[in-house]
Amino acid sequence: MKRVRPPSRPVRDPKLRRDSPHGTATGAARPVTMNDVAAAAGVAQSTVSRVLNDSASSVRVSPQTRDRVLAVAEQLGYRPHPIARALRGAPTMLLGVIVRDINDPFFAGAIEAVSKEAGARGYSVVLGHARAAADTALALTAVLEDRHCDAIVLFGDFRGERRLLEDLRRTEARVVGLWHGSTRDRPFGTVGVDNRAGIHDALEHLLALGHRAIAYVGADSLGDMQERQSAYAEYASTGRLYSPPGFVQIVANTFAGGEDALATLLAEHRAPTAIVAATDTLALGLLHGAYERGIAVPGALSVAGFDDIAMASVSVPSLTTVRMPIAEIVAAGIELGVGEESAGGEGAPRLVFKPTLIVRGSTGPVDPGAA
Amino acid sequence: MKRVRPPSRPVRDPKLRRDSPHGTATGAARPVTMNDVAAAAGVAQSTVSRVLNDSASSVRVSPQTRDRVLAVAEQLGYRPHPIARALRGAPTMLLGVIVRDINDPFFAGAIEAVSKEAGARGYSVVLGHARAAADTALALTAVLEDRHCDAIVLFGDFRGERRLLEDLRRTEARVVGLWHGSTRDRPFGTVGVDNRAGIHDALEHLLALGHRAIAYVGADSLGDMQERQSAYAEYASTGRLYSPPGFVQIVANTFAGGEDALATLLAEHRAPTAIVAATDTLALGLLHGAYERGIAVPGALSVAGFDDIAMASVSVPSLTTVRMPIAEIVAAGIELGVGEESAGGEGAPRLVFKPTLIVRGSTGPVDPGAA
DNA sequence: TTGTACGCGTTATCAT
DNA sequence: ATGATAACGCGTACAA
Repeated sequence: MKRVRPPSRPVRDPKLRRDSPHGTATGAARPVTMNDVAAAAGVAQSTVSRVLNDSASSVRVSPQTRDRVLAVAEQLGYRPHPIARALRGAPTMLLGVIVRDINDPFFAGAIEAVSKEAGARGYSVVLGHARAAADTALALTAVLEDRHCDAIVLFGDFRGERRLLEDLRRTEARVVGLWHGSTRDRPFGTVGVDNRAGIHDALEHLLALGHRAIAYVGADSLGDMQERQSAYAEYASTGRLYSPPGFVQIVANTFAGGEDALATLLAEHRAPTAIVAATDTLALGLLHGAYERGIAVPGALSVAGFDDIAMASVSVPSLTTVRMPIAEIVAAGIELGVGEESAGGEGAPRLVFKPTLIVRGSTGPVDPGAA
Repeated sequence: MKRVRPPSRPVRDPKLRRDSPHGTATGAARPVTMNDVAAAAGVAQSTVSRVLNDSASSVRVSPQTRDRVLAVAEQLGYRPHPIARALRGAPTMLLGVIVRDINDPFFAGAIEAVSKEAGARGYSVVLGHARAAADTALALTAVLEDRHCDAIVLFGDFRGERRLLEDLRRTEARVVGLWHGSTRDRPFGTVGVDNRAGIHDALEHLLALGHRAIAYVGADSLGDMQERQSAYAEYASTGRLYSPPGFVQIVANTFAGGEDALATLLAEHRAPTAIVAATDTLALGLLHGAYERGIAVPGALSVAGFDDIAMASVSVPSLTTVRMPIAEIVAAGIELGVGEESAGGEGAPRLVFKPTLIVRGSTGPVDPGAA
């Protein structure tokens, strides 16, 4: 094997830097590197690195040079370069978040929660938007550059996730799925909510108020939506509900979708006296539709939602809904993603949190006059 | 100067990589580098680089090796490493977004817009949350690692921005301010909305409906809020409005803030027949408060908002409000941040977009019975 | 105690 | 047409 010969002469970079850093530099100058600090302090760059990363490691650097380096670094305004550190294998402190539908008010709240929790851990959030329209083949890199991120959190499951899951499997980042339902076929850890319990709570509440003709309005989606729908279907099959086929309306998870569903339900031979919506977005659409049609809520129609988005407490009337411990769910997800204990060994964890029914003004006793 | 001697013996990295990449690798293996491709293709790594970056440059590579390298890269599943590229000076394709208050529903919509527009340009969005509580000294690095980002967009102006602006001045990333009002003291380009025109449109609308006792509910914030408030104050000073001092309520920009303001206004000697709110968030709080008190809207009280958030069209009643061209504003901001033409030379640009009044159900003629 | 050298994965500039 | 090599900024094993 031929040995590589050393350079016959010192090769100097021909393109000079525009500005040599000077202490009182104002304006945008070339960023100060460890080399600059080393040169100014009269030490080697490695010494600067040692001083600046003295975190409880060896105190094997003399106090004098130590102080000098620190002073120079301070004066020059040195800041470590995260890109260079990342290239060396350090964490980027970037948490990728892929949101199914960023239009969804619920996910807006979840983004807020993840931003706060990530910030508390020193992480920034990189937002990737998997628009629902991309139901064909959703490439990960089209959504998010995964190699920037230490971990990736999925908010909701996706229509075209076949391709996405494939790509995700190849990524180095740890992957966590939030609000992916209770499906066990995920190759990564998930954190979710007990959808069945939430729907049961809402239905029991309405039953206790005297309702029997209770309809369900859901969205055509995966995981959570299907679980909520089947939870309703279970109840309907017990006979405690009056629930003809038309009482299950599947629409787009938007305000307009809720209004559409209401229109259809009102056309039923016998209209429901109460509606359980799979999301607050749908429920708010129902409330608006009822208002437009002059239907009193909760006088003539009771409406219950799911999610307890911020708007639920201030709608007219305020919305009875199922609250999830969003902050806890998000915190658990982030812990799975960037926490200390690796999820090695045992299968991917499945965390399920319990929801709570929040009774507000949109549900009330069945109207005797309408019976 | 003493010449650096070449290493007397080839120094090999003692820590072996856990896995040598093989073509059909499944699971998470070591990422494939250009070196791997080069070795597998029997060429130099620099050749691989040339082939993979052939973008309209020199076709000085033979078609045969070219095809071979491409085939090997494809087979090995090579993907360029963005961190390494960034270290070489390539753009990170990361757009930093610092949001004043992520709880604000308006900014939730703006984040949606920026995510879409950034995605269309191939950029991902890094979210930094400048919680409003940090009114002391807000360090940039505590919010966002700016050296990851090619540009930084500020959503709204901040309480403790003194420190932040200082840090921002030192960053290499281009900085753009969105919704910073029309203040001319920003050291960076800004894109905003004509707040005065918006308030004037709303007030003219209410005046045309016969209202004269029109109150203003705003938030204690900077730029935009102050402009909206002073636009109202101008109108009040003309005498066309009945506007005693108590008719200007400054509260927190939350639903609860709106409810508080309503309570105060109702305690006035002569209550207003209409209210202009500085944000839809406040307006929705007003609507809810009115509902709770049994005040008919718009029968006994008209309410107009500002922003046209998604909820505005589905509230009860739907909200008359001032719509901003959010998508255009965000697009202009991103263009300023990562667009081709540098903003060099002339002073930082100040773009101001015109808003549009959207008349919905929350405003109506003044109630003759209440006069 | 401190300095030298290497490599992380690229791109660009030399050489051949 | 292609290989060798120097950075980019940092952390670290090794030598002095």
